[in-house]
Parts: sequence; structure tokens; C-alpha cells
Amino acid sequence: MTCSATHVTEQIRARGFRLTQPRMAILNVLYEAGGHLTPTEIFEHLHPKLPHVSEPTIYRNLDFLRLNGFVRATPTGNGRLEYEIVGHPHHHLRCQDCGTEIEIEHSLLQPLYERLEQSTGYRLTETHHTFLGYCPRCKPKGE
Amino acid sequence: MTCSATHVTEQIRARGFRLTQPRMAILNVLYEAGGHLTPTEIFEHLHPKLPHVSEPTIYRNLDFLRLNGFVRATPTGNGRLEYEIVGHPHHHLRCQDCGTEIEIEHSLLQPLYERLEQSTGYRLTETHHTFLGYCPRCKPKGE
DNA sequence: GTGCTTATTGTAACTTATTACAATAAAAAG
DNA sequence: CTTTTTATTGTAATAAGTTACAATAAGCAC
Repeated sequence: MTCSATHVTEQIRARGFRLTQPRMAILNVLYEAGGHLTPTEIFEHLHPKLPHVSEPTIYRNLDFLRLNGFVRATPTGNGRLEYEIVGHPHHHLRCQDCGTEIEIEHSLLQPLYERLEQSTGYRLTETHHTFLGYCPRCKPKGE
Repeated sequence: MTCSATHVTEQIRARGFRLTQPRMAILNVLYEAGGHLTPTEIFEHLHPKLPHVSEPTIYRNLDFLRLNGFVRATPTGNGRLEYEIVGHPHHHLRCQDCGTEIEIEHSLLQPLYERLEQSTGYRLTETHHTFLGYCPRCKPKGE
């Protein structure tokens, strides 16, 4: 387990929640993957080693981890959610033709967030956005 | 049928597609609703009058209408999609506490889009984003 | 370690979304 | 109007996501 994974597990116990086998396993899969995974992908990663871990447990724990700020839910544009370990805040830019994705720092969106907060009175919580478009390679096709 | 609905149906035929009963009915429901609806909501609106129209037809037509630019799919943040008639490009700002939604003009995001395009080489297609946060009324609770 | 408390889990049932393919009906031609 | 073509549909089966509730096991006290 990585250093930051240990930090998360300590946090979970410190907040009075239980450190169960499925919960740790889900975190480990997300850490090992590095990027974002769908609930089904996580289930498939886990199933060989822990065949008793059920889908509802995956969904409930992902929601639990999200509400506690340990993972982020990223809407993929097709109306499904993927999950990833919370690191630095960022967003994605995905090519709708070939699927290539690049990360963009949240700092690029910060000015927009501030402008939106001023003009609407809302306080925005930083969440993940996926911007769709055509990557430089596929751009000619899209035109 | 409204003027712009007529425009859409003409466009569909002009592009060589067929103007079927389910397709028109789905468009009408979206026009009458004014805002965004889930596929299931559309199905429920339609079912009393057209009981033979099936769910797959709803999903396929929403996808068809989206690909042809007549409706917009809006990810709601919970991992589902809602659909609405394409009018002026806009986004939503939703309160994660009480659910209140307000619209913001896409023009507010245009500068960001241009900056992203310059720094990444991608060409962004205008899509809908839902920004989550707390509305002025619920802001105190979220703090 | 043993027992208690209750957060968390698995099972079962259900809702929502998607796919495959044969049947249908919209549009065009005769 | 009738026939032909094929985009579009409905049916049936499946995948993905959610809910309800009784069973389990994590953490705590003894």
C-alpha cells in the first residue's frame, strides 16, 4: 500500500468509520490503476481475488469515498461515472473521435469559477468536468 | 406544433431521415416540457397516448436527435443524462443541497474554451456542463 | 479472548439502459 | 394506388445501477 493510501485508511478510522476488506480493496484497485475506472471495471478487478464482494458494495463504497473526499466521480459525457483517487484538482479533455484524453489543471478554470460565483451568488464546489472535442490528430475529420 | 418544431421536422426530412410517429412524439414532449427530461420521464409522458412506443426507441431517438443537433444531452452530475431542445447554448449551475438550478450563458465560458483550445490544440465542441455548488440560500449550511 | 453494538455487507428484487435481430411502415418509384 | 426499398421499430434478452432488509463482522469494552 502506498503512503497516501495509508493516509486515507487512517483518515477513515479517525472519522469513526470502519476499515473493511471491500473498502480497502476498492481503494487499492483505484491506487494501482492510477487513473479512473468504472464501477464495473473495479468489480471485475476485484472479483478474481474477492469473489464475495458484490456490486452494491462497490457502488456504496464509491459513494462513501466520494462523500468523504477520497475519490472523485468524473462524468464521462456518455452519462456514466468513473472514479479516481483525489489528487490535484483537474479536468479532462476528451477527443470524441479517438477517445484520447488529456488532463488540464483546475487552475485554468479558477477564474471562470470566481466569475460564476460573483455573478450568481452560488458557491461552487470544485468538481470534475470532461470537455468534449477533437484532438489535433482528429480535428481535420471533424471539420 | 410550434414554429421551431416544424423547422426541426423539415430538417429531418431534408437530411433524408424519416419522420416517424415516435420521433415526432418525443420532440413534442421535449418542446412542451420546455426544460430537460430523463429518457424515463419521456417514456412516461408518452406511454398513455402511445403505449406501443418502447424504451429502446426513446433512447435511440434521443441519440439520433442529439447527433443531428436537435437536442442536447446534459449530464446531471449523478451519472445520468437528461435531454432538452437545443436553443441558445447554456450550462447549468445546480445546488447540491436543494437542487435549485439556474442557467448560465455559454458566452461566459467562451473565453475559457478559447484558452483551452490554444493551450491544448484540441477543438472543443460546445457541450453542456453542470456546475455543482451551493445556492445563496443553502450556502451557510455548506460552510 | 469474549461478548456487545451497530456500521457495513450480501442476497434478492427491482429500475434504468443497451444490444441483436426479425417485423414494420415511411418514403420514393412505377 | 401498388410495389419496392430500407430506415426505423418492437420484442426479447442482457448489462448496469439501485433499493430493502436481514445477516455479518469491525471496533470497542470488559
